[in-house]
Amino acid sequence: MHAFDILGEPVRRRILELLERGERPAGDIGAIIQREFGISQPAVSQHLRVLRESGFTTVRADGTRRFYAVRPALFREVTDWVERYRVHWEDQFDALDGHLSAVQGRPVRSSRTRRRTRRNGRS
Amino acid sequence: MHAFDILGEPVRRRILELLERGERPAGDIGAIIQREFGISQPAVSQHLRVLRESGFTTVRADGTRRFYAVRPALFREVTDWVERYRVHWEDQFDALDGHLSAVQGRPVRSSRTRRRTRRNGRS
DNA sequence: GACTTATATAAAATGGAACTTATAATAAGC
DNA sequence: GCTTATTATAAGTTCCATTTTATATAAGTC
Repeated sequence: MHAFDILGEPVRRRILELLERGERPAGDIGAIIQREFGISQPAVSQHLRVLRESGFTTVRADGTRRFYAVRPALFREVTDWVERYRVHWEDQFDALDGHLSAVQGRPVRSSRTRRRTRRNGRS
Repeated sequence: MHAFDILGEPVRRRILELLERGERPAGDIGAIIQREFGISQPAVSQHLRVLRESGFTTVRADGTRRFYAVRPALFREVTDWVERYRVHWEDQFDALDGHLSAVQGRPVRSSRTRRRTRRNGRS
């Protein structure tokens, strides 16, 4: 599975967000995801499996608990791909911005538009 | 559709790669994609539609030709998301690298591993 | 105006990921 | 040892994006 296929899934992206600050037991993740997306425990467990098997996360066992944590390595594939375009297209974007501000006299991209579209469940 | 859903598709990623150097007519794109992925012309055309309607590309008509070009704006959503993690996790990664090189006496991450897994067609 | 080229749209088929229900596995608590 | 808690796996179903086949549109060519 390509890295993008892993991230091209709202639930999995959310799980990775939850792990941003550090490791968490599967139960914690499950509770949050189930509440937010309205899916069952096995469903979450299966997403965790995908993340685990694809190498996006590691797992540490402690008793019956499984602590999941992000493994940054695989993100390289994504960041590299994106970075290639960012550098390339940023120029065009800035050029367009410059053009617009020159024409309209407004400031150059003071704040970026961050849109976080969270769809509920199924894609 | 979230930006990641657009990029979470090998054909569409490839199309965007083909547009990296500048605009191209739908036919050119179609020929290459059909050869590489073994899918039909309408299939390609529908991917182009997704890219068009999601705002990832623009189209310019010239006769019967349709010239597609990348529109960088939407990439912000992806780069922002990724960037957040990159900055955060790069530290951990570098720390690990530093540790390893300290232990083994090898240079610190001289070249990044770029793996480009291209699967053929269906996921 | 018939013919070809270039591209898109419609409708139906298909394939597979993601979900559910049910159950197993494993450890901890009593 | 039985029960409870935590998590994973199995099997079956559903859903929807992707694909195909078929056709439409629209512009060049002769």
